Amino acid sequence: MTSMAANMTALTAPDFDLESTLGCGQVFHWVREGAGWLGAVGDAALFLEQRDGQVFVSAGGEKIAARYLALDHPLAEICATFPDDPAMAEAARFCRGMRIVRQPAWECVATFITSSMKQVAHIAQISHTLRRRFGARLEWNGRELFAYPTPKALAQLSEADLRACALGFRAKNLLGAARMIAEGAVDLAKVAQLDDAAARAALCRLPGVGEKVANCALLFGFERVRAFPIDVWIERVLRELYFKRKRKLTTQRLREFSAEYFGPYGGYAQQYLFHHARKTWPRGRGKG
DNA sequence: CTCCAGGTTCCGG
DNA sequence: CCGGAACATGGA
Repeated sequence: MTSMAANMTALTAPDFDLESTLGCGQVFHWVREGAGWLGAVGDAALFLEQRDGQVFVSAGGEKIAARYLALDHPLAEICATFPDDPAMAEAARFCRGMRIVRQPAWECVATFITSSMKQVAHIAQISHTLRRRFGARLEWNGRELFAYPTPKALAQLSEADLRACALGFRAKNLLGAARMIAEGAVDLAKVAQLDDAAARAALCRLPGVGEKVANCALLFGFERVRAFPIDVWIERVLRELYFKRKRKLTTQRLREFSAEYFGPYGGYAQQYLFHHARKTWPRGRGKG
């Protein structure tokens, strides 16, 4: 079957790369379908495909896709703000066209709560299990897919229900977060109105959300393109590329450096460095 | 079998 | 503020 049979429309998408945008580890539930990708944005099922320099989307999803994929981000301007160093330049070249998407806030926060000490493949697996068991059923062209479960849907479950989805110790955190949001103890719509620091503090009130997960949520779910999550990969990158033979280097110092050095689009710089390192560095480099 | 994964939290210096 | 340890699960 060709994708044209599914009634697709083209988007205006210059300087855009779908493959790296969906596959760089900022979002985990998209699955390859034919020559494209099938996934959900909130409760909207979307099929996306890039060929001949154009991006096609299943009919009806044009506006949602354009916003989600951040096709309005001025990528050339963004890259021009990156610090002028060899490592950054190489990552930017490697990630040409990759964009930071605009994920629905809750599923972004929730997904990263389940991400701690998990490989990307596991995070995806957990997302799919949660969606299939507790999310709304969606459909595209005869294919079944699922929306991420709402806070309310998760809040009424037991910790055992979530542990049965291979969440391990993250079950308690996801459940606690879902309940706080379902009860209104934390209001993500209000968080979106706060400045970066206040929004980060508000997110950190949720169980299982610390500095790193909060920054991922801010970057991928709240359009805070300056947020700079520091995970094991980025820590390796920073130590290796910017602090080569520095013996003592506290996490505090790394935070200060990255917040300052990478500028107003630090989140973009971070994701480019992350993706490049993950795809080109041997596993475990820089650990000893 | 051992090691480690897009961390957070708690606890003693 | 800093370093350690516990916390679950599965793939390499």
